[in-house]
Amino acid sequence: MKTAITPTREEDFAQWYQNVIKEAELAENSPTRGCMTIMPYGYAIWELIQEEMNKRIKATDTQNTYFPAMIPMSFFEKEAEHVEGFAKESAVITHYRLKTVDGKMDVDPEAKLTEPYILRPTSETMIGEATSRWIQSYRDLPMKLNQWANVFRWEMRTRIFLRSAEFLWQEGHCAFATEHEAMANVQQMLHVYGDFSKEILGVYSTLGEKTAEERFPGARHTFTREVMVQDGKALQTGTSHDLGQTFSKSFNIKFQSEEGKEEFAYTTSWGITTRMMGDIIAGLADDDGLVLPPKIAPHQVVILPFYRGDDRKDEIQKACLSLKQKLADLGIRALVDTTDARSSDKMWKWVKKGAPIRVEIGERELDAGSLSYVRRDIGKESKETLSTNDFLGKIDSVLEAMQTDIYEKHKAFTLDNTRTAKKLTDAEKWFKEGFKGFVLLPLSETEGAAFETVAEKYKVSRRCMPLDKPDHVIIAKSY
RNA sequence: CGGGGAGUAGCUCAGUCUGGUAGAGUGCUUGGUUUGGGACCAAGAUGUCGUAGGUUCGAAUCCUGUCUCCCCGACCA
Repeated sequence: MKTAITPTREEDFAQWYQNVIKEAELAENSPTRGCMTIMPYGYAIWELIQEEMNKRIKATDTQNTYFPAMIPMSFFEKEAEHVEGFAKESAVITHYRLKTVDGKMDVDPEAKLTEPYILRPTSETMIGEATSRWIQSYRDLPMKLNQWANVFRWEMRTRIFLRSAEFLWQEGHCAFATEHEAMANVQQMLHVYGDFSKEILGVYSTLGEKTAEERFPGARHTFTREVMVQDGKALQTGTSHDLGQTFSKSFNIKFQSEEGKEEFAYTTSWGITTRMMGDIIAGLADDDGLVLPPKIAPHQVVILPFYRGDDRKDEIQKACLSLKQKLADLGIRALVDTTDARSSDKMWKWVKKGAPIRVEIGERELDAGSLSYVRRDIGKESKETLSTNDFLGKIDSVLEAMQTDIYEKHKAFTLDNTRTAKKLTDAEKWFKEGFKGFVLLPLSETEGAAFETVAEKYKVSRRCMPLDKPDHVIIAKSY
């Protein structure tokens, strides 16, 4: 069978992944090393993610802010573990002027900054400095801030959406009076991510805690949302950190308690990134391209007018536009593709772009007052012809069903490719046999040199200790 | 950042070994026939051969530097 994307997932997953992105016009590599240009269709998906996530963040009484992208280098020096974590991938701004020499641009050596700036890899330091001034009393707590921003990490090896030198994210930074409240916030936000994944992204994820070696630099506990993509590798998209008093001590985030005592606050940070686009692509797309869950589809219903010649073109287009309006009245994002292309070309275009529902209206439907529609996740077998009114009556439930079916399918895939091992030797045997997926291994089996040898040999690492199985560790390859 | 591969028309790529002045398929434009899971015919447009330098009468081709991408590692959301 011919697929819209070549090679297929089976043939070459990495190449398939890139072609899906290209064919769906989500993003492209930019001339700037390691950075991507997010194209209109890709950004529209990100905006839907943002919109819904922003709502959920605000529902936790967190306020949005904006801090500078450039961080004074000295800020990083204040937290030893943190610097070490990011030092190797920092982009540094050292000059503030260019000059032209022999027709060529170069930095002006005269214009060297006395203190260089780091392009933020994350904003704990910047926000820590500010909140140390903003927080005086226990009455100022909790202070729950968030920002939507770009961050920079000079990655050695980049992959579009999965790892790029610049990416977009949301970073929440909160301060609390007690350890208990901070921990509750960390847990709450992790579940905000988990629920979002299930309800909006249509992606099954495992929530868990990172082992010590995988923790965020400076954190006491790091919680994560791990997603299995279709080559069996793990994608970490969404983290929530308990920073304890690490940053409050480095940045002097102090408050006076009810008893009049001066105390250090407990801080947290949590974030999701444009890597979530990778969840959708690598996790849900198929050999015909993107498959979008309705809730993050820029166009939930794409209406294609089919006509022979120009005879009834206007009539058919009118019917399409009227349907679009009726869908809009129901709160459904619909698009009529009136572009002057062959119907089959338009059809494949929207298959590759993952539009959830494709509606076709041609002469047959026009005369019958009906329409035909196809679900992207099922394909042409799902094609159904029914009256426009019947369609309008059931479209909500069709989209709802599709949203959950996509999630259930991904969940089944993840569980089918997850095994539980009693002993490290079982895991080793499976990896040796070429097993691709998650192995749940008892925590005790991951301690010691034998584990490191296996991890090294099969390029697997500790992903997390699942919340519902805290005495086990998920072992897998990861991006 | 180490090892490997690649950069030639919008896209996929041939041409490079053996130097002689730019090709195919597809897409695009125009006209016509078509049209419900990837149509066909005809005509047409398209290139600083990634980039900078060097060798040469002459460079896509040889040499050097450099940038970017892909794959496998090490590092990471």
